[in-house]
Amino acid sequence: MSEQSIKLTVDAVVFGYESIPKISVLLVKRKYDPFQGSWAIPGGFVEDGESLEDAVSRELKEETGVEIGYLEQLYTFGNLDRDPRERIVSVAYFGLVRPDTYKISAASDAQEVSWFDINNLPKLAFDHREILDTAIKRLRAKITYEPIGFELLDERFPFSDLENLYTTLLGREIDRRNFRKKIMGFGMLDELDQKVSKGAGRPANLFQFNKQRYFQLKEEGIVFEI
Amino acid sequence: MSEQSIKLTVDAVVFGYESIPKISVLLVKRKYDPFQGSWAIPGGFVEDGESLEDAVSRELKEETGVEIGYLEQLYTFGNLDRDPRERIVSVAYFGLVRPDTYKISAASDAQEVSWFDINNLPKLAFDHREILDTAIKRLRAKITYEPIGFELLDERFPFSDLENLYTTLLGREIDRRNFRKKIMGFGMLDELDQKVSKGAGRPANLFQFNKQRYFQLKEEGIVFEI
DNA sequence: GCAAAAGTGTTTCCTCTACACCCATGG
DNA sequence: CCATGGGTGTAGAGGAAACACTTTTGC
Repeated sequence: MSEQSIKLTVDAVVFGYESIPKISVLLVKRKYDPFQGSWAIPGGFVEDGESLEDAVSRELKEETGVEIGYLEQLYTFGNLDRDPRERIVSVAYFGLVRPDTYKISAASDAQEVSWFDINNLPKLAFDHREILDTAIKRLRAKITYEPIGFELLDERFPFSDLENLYTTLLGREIDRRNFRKKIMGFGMLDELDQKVSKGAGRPANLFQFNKQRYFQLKEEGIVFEI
Repeated sequence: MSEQSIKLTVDAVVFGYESIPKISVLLVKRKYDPFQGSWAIPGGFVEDGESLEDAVSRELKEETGVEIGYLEQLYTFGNLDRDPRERIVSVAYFGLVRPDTYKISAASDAQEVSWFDINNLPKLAFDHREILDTAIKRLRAKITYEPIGFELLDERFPFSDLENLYTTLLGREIDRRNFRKKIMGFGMLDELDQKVSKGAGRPANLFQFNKQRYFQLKEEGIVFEI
């Protein structure tokens, strides 16, 4: 059991959604070497007295100003050569934020912060492209069996937002009627007595995800599945 | 960016299957403090110059003599108080071995090695119970959407072995005819011209998982699903 | 009144499920 | 010949997929 000199970092792949529609990811431009000036996933060293989750939240807040809504562990990357200087193992997380949390501001080790469309990414530092690809794969898979899509929408949203989100993420057309039937069939969306107009066309009713009801249904054995 | 004194370990939850039938997990009895004499998941410190996967394989070999067939990363456990002495973050893996790899032998930091039925576990050291529970959950979930069950069976096996494995893992009866229809429908099992007799009853035909064919089918978009 | 988006039911198809009897061998 | 486990087909139900027109608003 010799002395170890492996360092531990956390990184956070944070996704957002705009009804352009596009899925975007939060990146920071590195202020220091290595990869100075490159875009990278926000993250940093874990401090001795903090949990991994605390470290992720802290780094995110420090570097981007974003406070995360949904966060889960993604994968741990530990290749020998992933950092050119020294041995660094990184625990990557993946997070989702609502559009109204889009107040980003660079600070700390970051020179600049920005959202990038996941279909139009810059070259990334370290093995961050691999991390990001892993996260995208996970996101695409996960929205089909857990209702995490709502974490990307406003608290109250027109049904078409949800539909567009799924169309964008799954990369294929969805039958509007069947989709609505299926989602409403789960009984975890509350239809509100509010309408919203998007400029043109008939105003849409607003919906709200009822998380409590979802957990209740889950206990009863109902399985979310798209 | 202050100096870190977090240590990194890897742990391996290794499952086996006997046609008793039961699912068993490989545990070691600890030779040293803390938790001396307690049963624990095999694992240990990652060395500076080795990858996480290499570390797991090495530790497993050293402590139990087992060479792993299937291995995947499970989750990284980083709670502040998971080790009473110091801050240790552990990357847990989960592995499957075939019955014929059941030659276990204690060595290194282990006093003793043994297989335990997952329904009859001893008290475990550290947070290993939590790690094990996470692994069991993953195993149960994963056999329903990826053909990893074969990694627990002999290279050639009678169909009833597969059926029993699924019955045991899913904890419910399976219709024999429907199950066979579904599995054979995927076209990734080769039926051999060999029969095996289990003492009583009609001898069973042997089958073999065709991994190459599976990857081919996967590329074509066929989805394994039980 | 027209352009734009929202809302809504029915039929068809196919997959999942339920279900029971004969077969091959060992003792 | 009997006990034991292996092997097989079909019918009915239920969920998934296909499909188009009406409604409400802004301009």
